[in-house]
Amino acid sequence: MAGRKKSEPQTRSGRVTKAAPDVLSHDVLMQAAVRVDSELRWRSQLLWDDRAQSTRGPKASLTPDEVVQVAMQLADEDGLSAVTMSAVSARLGFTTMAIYRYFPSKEALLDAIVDAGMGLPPRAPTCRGDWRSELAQWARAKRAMLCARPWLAELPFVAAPHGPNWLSWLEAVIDSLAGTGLDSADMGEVLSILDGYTRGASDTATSLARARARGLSAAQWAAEVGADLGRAIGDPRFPHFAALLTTPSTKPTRTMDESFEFGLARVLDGIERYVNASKRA
Amino acid sequence: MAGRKKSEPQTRSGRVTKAAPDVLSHDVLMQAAVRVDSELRWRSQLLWDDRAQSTRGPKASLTPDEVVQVAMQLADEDGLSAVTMSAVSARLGFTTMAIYRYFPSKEALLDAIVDAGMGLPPRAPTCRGDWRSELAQWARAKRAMLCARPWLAELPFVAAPHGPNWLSWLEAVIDSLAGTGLDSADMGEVLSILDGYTRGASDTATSLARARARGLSAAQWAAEVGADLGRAIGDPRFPHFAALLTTPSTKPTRTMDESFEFGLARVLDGIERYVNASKRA
DNA sequence: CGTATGTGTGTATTATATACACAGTTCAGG
DNA sequence: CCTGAACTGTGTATATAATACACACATACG
Repeated sequence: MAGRKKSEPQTRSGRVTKAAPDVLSHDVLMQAAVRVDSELRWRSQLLWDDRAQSTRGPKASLTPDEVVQVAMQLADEDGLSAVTMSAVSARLGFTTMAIYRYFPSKEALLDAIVDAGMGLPPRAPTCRGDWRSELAQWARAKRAMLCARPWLAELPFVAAPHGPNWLSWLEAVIDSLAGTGLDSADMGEVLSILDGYTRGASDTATSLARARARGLSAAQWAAEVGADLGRAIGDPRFPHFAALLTTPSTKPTRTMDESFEFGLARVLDGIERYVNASKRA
Repeated sequence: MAGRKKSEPQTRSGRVTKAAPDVLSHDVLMQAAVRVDSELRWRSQLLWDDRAQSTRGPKASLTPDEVVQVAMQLADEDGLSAVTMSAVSARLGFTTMAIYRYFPSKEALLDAIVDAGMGLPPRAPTCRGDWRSELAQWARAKRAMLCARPWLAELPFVAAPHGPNWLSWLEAVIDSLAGTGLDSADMGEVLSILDGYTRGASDTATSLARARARGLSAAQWAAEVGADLGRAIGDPRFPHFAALLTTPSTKPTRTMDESFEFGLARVLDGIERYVNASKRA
């Protein structure tokens, strides 16, 4: 996040990087996944290695995990912006620089708390249901997780390095997806639809949490968002939107949870239709 | 983004803020929209006011818009992190503090470039199609916009203050949505499904852009993401995921654009089913 | 004309990340 | 047992931002 932009597109390993197109197919991605594993060490290394420390020197007073726990605690309490190297170290009773013995940079620490924050998906119950209800449960669980840790969505890193917990969530959907009998490529697509919907649908909660981190109450947040939307009313540029705001619904109001369920049902409907069509083919 | 957390939940206007539940219904939100408009001045004010400046003093050398343009230019070139108050002012040929005459804080400036960056949705063609193809076009346009300006998704502010351009995008969908004959509440839901999918589906592009900003080529990015995913292979915790990665698809590979279309079709299928059911009822 | 109202500048402060050198620790091996 | 390599936490220094504040100057209204 800090300053480390433009290091000239240098090719690691000397090979010439042929200008790849900006839009890559999933296929290219997956091949890279299979192939590149042995290249240099990346930032995400930390997430996977149980760095077997040599038995030399003084034993460390902390473990990476303790650091992560404290950092997460700070994020939970006061939002992502409360996670500073000095805040973390202070709470641990060490100097700022001590943290750097465990994580080479703040970014690496953030990567770690992202993965830790996601936790593991709820255990697949021994009794398996149909794929549809399993996917629905997964989506609910993921939403619950995101709502509980809204700072997860706060960082742009969400799409970056994937740790074991992250993969566990993927593993869980794919497991359920097996019941659909879809082709592997299609599974990938379905996964991204469902995950996309789930994350998108958690945005409101995230927005609220962000406002909360700014010191606003829920009511104030509603007022703020409302004020923005409210400007549409009377503005000739937004007739339909204004109408939407002012027209009372004929139906009973949905809670946010109900809204999520509604959308989820639509999304799954769409998927189901494709699954059925595939089976027939 | 900087430090302005915990200002004790003070009630503005003196009224007591009754502890509202964290989960608000869309309805509550909309009522707030209608009501609160006349409260105090918010950050988003800037996005709406053509602050009629008093004719006193020296005339300003710049306009807020010029500042926004330059800031956006910087973001386009080198990512969001390149947008610093000093970079913006330098490019304009002024001192850092000069910017503060136009925007009270960096945050306000970012709000402004978000709205500016979104631009207006493509004009609705005079000839209207069916709602489904109109929604699809909207989604494509939005995705194109997000891919062109990946830094938009980089900031947590994306869900925050909504300016005129933002509302214009909403207006456009809702206009198309009219063709469905849905209830206003349902329209809101459908909107959020579609928008959620679109934004989620643009994430990969965003991720790439972010890596690019870090100085990575597309190939390096694929390698990095690939390396993360590749760890699943052979790891006993992720059997299904590993299988997904290694199993070649029986179908011709989809490009990312095709993937988007595929997902979009599923989502619209789900919506369509509901629309049809509603009509029948 | 003079003063309230604005404008851009310069300088100082604060928060953060992080580089670097150091002093103390501990164990492996002679 | 002793020595030094490998490692630990600390202290200090630097760089980058954001932004508060006071100032010198500009301008048009009264």
